[in-house]
Amino acid sequence: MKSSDAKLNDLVLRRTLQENGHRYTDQRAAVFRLVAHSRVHPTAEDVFLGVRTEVPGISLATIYKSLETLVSCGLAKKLNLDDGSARFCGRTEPHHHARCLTCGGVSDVPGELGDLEVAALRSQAGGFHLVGYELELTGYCSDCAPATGNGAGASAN
Amino acid sequence: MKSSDAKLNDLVLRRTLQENGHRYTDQRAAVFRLVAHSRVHPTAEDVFLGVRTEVPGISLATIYKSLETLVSCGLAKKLNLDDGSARFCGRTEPHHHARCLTCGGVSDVPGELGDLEVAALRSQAGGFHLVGYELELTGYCSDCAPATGNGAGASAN
DNA sequence: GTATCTGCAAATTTTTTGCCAGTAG
DNA sequence: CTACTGGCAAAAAATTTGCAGATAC
Repeated sequence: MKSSDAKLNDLVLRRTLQENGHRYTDQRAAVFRLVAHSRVHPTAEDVFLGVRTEVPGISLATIYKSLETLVSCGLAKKLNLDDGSARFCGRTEPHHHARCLTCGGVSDVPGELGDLEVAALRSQAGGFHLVGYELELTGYCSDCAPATGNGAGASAN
Repeated sequence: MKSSDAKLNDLVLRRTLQENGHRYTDQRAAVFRLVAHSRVHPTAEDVFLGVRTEVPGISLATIYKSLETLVSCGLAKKLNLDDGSARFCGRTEPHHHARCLTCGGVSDVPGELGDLEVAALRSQAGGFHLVGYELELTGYCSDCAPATGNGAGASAN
């Protein structure tokens, strides 16, 4: 998070926006910075509150618009984590999301599915042209772990 | 979908509700039937419109309450597929969901992740106590498939 | 100079809640 | 009986939209 990093990210943002026919604005830059650095999968409201310290006059509508712009450029991802509002993620490394069934917190789990697994999915999917995936793990975070010591059994759907 | 099947499902519903301290009602039964048989991942509104033909006086609020009851008993799942409203799924066999980036349609993909993959996830997840997962595939359905013939590259997050 | 963007307020959409009468167990 | 439910209407929460002035390029 050195200044040179910040400058680089800014250039990436500038270029990506341009490539997608959008303009660079302070508001978008501030939203991008916050989302890219956040580790907490902020909601639009969270982003609003955070960015407002940097760009005091910004409005919630602009946050929504900026986030949609970033998502459409692939600079951020919209997560659907089943708690009222959408959450956003600006991390670029491949990772999954683990949601605690008790406290609702979401943490990142680094890694991606193996090539074999992806190949299997692709063949299972038949005529569907697979482009990407999003894996949400459910369970209990270390703070909320249930007393029962049991380490087996995770099931799809 | 023979009558004996229906009767069996009804018994399962009755028992499961009871086990979870809830009562069996016609409204819940109708919601359950519709969700269990539907292949289209209906929204609450969809369920409302469908069930209303069977239980004309039912209200949307009751649909929401019934769906939540079913989800809390594990008889249905709430999906977060990034289109305005939540969708529900009553299928019991393990499967994933494939969402088309063009038309927004969601289809089921049978199967589940391999044991090795799950074990790997569990270890990557560190202190997180893994209970289940939900895998959403993104891409293009056979109707919307892009012209470019390319079969490689699906990425996490 | 002009098309795009922001901020504001109002509108929409989705989901939740309080309350009372009705019903399952 | 009594606690749990359903229906209704109102409320809350989340997101989108229209528009006029401001701004990037």
